[in-house]
Amino acid sequence: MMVESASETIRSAPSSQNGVGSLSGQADGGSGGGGAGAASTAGGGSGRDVAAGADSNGEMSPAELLHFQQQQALQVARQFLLQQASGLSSPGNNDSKQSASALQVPVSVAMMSPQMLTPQQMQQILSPPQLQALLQQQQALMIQQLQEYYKKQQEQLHLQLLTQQQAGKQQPKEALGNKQLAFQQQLLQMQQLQQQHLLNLQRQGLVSLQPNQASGPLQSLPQAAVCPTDLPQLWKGEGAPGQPAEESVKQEGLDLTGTAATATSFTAPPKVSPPLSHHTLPNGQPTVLTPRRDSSSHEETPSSHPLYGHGECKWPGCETLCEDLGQFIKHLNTEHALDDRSTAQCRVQMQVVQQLEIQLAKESERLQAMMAHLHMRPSEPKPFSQPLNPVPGSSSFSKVTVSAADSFPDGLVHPPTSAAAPVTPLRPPGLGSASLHSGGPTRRRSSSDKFCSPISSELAQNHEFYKNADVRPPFTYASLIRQAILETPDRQLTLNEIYNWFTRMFAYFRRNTATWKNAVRHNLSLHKCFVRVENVKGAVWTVDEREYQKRRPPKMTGSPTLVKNMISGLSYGALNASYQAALAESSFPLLNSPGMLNPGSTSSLLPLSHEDVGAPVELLPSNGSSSPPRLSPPQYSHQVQVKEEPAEAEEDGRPRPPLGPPNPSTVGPPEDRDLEEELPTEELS
DNA sequence: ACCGGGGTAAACATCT
DNA sequence: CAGATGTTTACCCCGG
Repeated sequence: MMVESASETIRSAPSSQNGVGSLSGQADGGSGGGGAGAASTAGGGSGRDVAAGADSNGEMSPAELLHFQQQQALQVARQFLLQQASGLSSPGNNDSKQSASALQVPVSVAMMSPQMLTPQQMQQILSPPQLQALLQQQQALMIQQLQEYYKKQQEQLHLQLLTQQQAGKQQPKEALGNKQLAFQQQLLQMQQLQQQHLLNLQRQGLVSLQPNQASGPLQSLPQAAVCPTDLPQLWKGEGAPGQPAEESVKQEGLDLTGTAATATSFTAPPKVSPPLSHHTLPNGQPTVLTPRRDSSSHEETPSSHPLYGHGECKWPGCETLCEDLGQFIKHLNTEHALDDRSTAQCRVQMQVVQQLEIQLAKESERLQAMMAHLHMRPSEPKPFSQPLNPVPGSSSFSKVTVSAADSFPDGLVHPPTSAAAPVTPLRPPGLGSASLHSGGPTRRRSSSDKFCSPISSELAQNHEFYKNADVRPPFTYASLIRQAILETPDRQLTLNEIYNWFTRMFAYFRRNTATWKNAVRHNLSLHKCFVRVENVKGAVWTVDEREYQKRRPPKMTGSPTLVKNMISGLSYGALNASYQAALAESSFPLLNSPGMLNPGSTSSLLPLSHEDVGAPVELLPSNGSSSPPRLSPPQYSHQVQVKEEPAEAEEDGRPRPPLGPPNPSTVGPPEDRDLEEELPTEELS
């Protein structure tokens, strides 16, 4: 106890580094700083750790490498998104946001995690005109950012391509040809993607893109709302004092446009701005006029090379220090030559881009929905109650969207399709549909912890994403553990198996093992919902659904308003999930993803989502009073014993105590009944 | 300001 | 004895 004082410092550090689940938590970004090391290796923060790991290993399997790259890329991406938020919200930075200043916080908040701000709250905070402005701002920003990002990615790819071409001279031509081709295809793909996205936006009325303005759709955007100066902020993180740089813009002469004639537009000078790696620089160029520049601005290096900055190689996962550009080039040619690895890395990068793009689309969609809900937007009352379920993968998603729309009292509907429709096709099968939805659920992260997160559904949807991205899942340890346990046929796992599940399902948990394992154990012991059962082969952990349910409600039960908010706002994801599950249970394309396939998982997943969602909702009516959550027995016992073998059967439901351990859950058979009954129906249907 | 939930750290006890 | 597994306590942070 007292000892604490000493460890205090240590403790504080980790907390920041954890970047924890909620977006808000991560916002602090690199902070970890000093103490980062405290807990364990890797900090959550910078890619440093990752890189370090890679370096030290010298030889890693391709898979690992890929993983590293991906992690890094994702981190970067994440940072990018976060920066958006911080940039917007940071009071210090903006100046030019005329009246906007007041809006900034809300904007960022809304963008990053809508759940943090319920529609009601928004309404309270903002006046209609403000909302309007907000909307515009956001749209403009999103678009700009999206484009910027695209551009960067293109540059990067292009650059790599060029570099490799160079290097390639020394290599066999045949191989080279193919690879280049692959690269080009990637480029093209990306361009198409962005084009598509722009089209979507356009369709949504977000962008008034004119054919000719290709060079700068950005300009055509509602710039009014957004000042050029905003951009720099977006890109610069904490901001260091400006750096000169950016002159070199376009030096490379990459002409993405050339290749991408079709696409969009980014004629613009390809400036240099590689991956938005760690906090970038800030160059405070107030004068900057074009968004583009801004982006470039954040990359300081004068001599610049998109992949070179801060004296180090910016190739994903590399970070090798290079004295000067020359050395860097050399390094680039040697270390990042055209080979499978590089190609794979590029691919990863592509995915990152896609993810971001999706995320962006989702956010904008959500915004629209929010606006629509608030009547802020005249929105086209297109009756789109008709579920479009063309694509298997998207079907579930579309349903979600639809239901969301439906849920809006006013009946206003937003163009949900925007994101979903167009993007979907592009996505890679496996990852695609799944991550696609990520947008929805993902956002919910912060809230998901609080309210019952439809973890199963979200997990199902983003399974691939979490599996490969070093992103902390937005679920609590308890919910994850439960998920892990419920996913198994017999609903029980040993500690070690739980660990394995974590590492298998989440890239994030492949690091800092000591930390999260401790957390897992801590949670297992702490929560009554986890019951330890002695087994032949040792002890296994099971979940007591009743107990689990008990602990969630509290939050919801609280105030009616809260609940309401949830429904209107949150329902977006949560409720939808339930609808989705209910409606499309049978078809859960998402489950196709490799990882989730086991029979058990499927069964549990559906139910779970129900439950997660269901619990809260139901509570509303049932227990108006706040306190005892337990009063309201969650009807959905999702997990329900999916057919377990009688022998051990006890799992969750009632008969849990197989081997003798006392089952705390003795609570009541009657309840169990409910649970059971519900389940079967669902499943069977 | 208070409270509760979640995360992390760490000490300690047991078991293997 | 070391390491894995459990339990418990303390503290921090965040949001209501």
